[in-house]
Amino acid sequence: MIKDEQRGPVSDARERLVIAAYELFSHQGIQAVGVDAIIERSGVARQTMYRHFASKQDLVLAFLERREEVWTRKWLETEVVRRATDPQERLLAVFDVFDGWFRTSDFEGCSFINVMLEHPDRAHPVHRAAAAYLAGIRHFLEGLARQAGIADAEGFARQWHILMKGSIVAAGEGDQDAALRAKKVAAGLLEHALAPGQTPSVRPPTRKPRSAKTRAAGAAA
Amino acid sequence: MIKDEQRGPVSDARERLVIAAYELFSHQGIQAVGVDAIIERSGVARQTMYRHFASKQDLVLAFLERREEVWTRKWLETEVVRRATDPQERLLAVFDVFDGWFRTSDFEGCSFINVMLEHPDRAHPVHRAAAAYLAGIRHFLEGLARQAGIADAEGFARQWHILMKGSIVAAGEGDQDAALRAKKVAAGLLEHALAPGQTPSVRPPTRKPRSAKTRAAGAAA
DNA sequence: GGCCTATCAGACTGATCGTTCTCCCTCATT
DNA sequence: AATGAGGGAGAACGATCAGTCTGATAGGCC
Repeated sequence: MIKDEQRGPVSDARERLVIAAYELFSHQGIQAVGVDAIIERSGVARQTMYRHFASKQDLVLAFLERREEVWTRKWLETEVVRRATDPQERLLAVFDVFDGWFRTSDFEGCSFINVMLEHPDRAHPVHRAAAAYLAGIRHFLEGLARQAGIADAEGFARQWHILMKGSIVAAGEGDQDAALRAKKVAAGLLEHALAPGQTPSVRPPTRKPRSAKTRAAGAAA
Repeated sequence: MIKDEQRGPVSDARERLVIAAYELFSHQGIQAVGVDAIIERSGVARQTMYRHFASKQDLVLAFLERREEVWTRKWLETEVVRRATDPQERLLAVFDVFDGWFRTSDFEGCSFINVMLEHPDRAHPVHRAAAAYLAGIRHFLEGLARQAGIADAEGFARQWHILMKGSIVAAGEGDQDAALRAKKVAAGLLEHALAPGQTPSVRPPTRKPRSAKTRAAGAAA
């Protein structure tokens, strides 16, 4: 019965389970969704589910993995890369993509944030997985920052990610313009990170620190 | 028995219930805490709890109310006001207060964010209450922004709040330096909002140079 | 004293939780 | 024809959930 699709050796039942889990978990959270709801929506037998996933937690981990494939890779990163070619513009495009997302009627928020906050215990496998997928998003940002010639790419990516996460929470509150607000802040941050100006920890990538004047002049703040 | 009704101790049992709910809900979330746990920790009889709170949801609403009293008012706002007198410095002091918070061993995150994301339904009373308390924090920021002479105080407060919420989520991921990272971005935002520079919508109307020199020298670190 | 009210202690409800178990059906391979 | 694996349907497990009901105790007030 496992005729499956060409190279995806996934059984039909398993795929239906993951799809059902995705739709339910992403919109309602983990604790609010029982296995009965997943079984009903997937149309799969109870025992079949436990043949593919040893526990509900295993299904949650599979959901997070799918979320990264679908949301992070196939949607966010693909859309950002498609909208611009310049790394700086790609960084800013993140908030344009978010803007459309925030205005969808069934806005579900970031599952990695939701699930991570739902499992506060830092040692919990689900918390660790969600945090790891968030770090994956950060690494994408870090790559763009490095391409843009930003010196402290990691620190910059963490700041950029803070703006992204903050805007997502604001959107959850109901502020549909949260992405535009965050984008304005981000634009200032980007400009500041690329300019040889005020903060001494940030400097232009391929420039000799020869002109100490300009740095000293802007450092006083 | 209820001699109170004027000021403090409403009821000893009720107070113990709210305290127990505060400690459990703030660290573990709503769904993860059953009424049995609250009853056990408070040392109150089951029926006594249902005499003071008609349902668990009522207890959750009481918890959120207490959270605003204790966390927002008595801690965050008080600490911010205590650390600086200049409105600009007070805005930045938010992140200094957060910095200490993020480094506590039992960091519990923002209950308003946690609870709001745990109840995605925007019509749910608990979601609405949590969002309302978040708006309360924003109004505090808006007041400071207005005192600082920022033209679009509301938009500025929303941007500031995005940075705060983003840093809280980052701290939940384990980044203990999240407050410092957000503060740097915030400093740039504040500078930009006060300067008559690029954005024409921003202007410094009623600037109050209350010995800003001596303070600005030691504050920006 | 009697009355009222708050509290305590604990059994109990019906529903739901995640999980296990049993039985039957289908179908490709032997 | 026999085999075995994958799946479907559903009962049943023990635990926990939020919430109800009963009965006893204690103290303030008339």
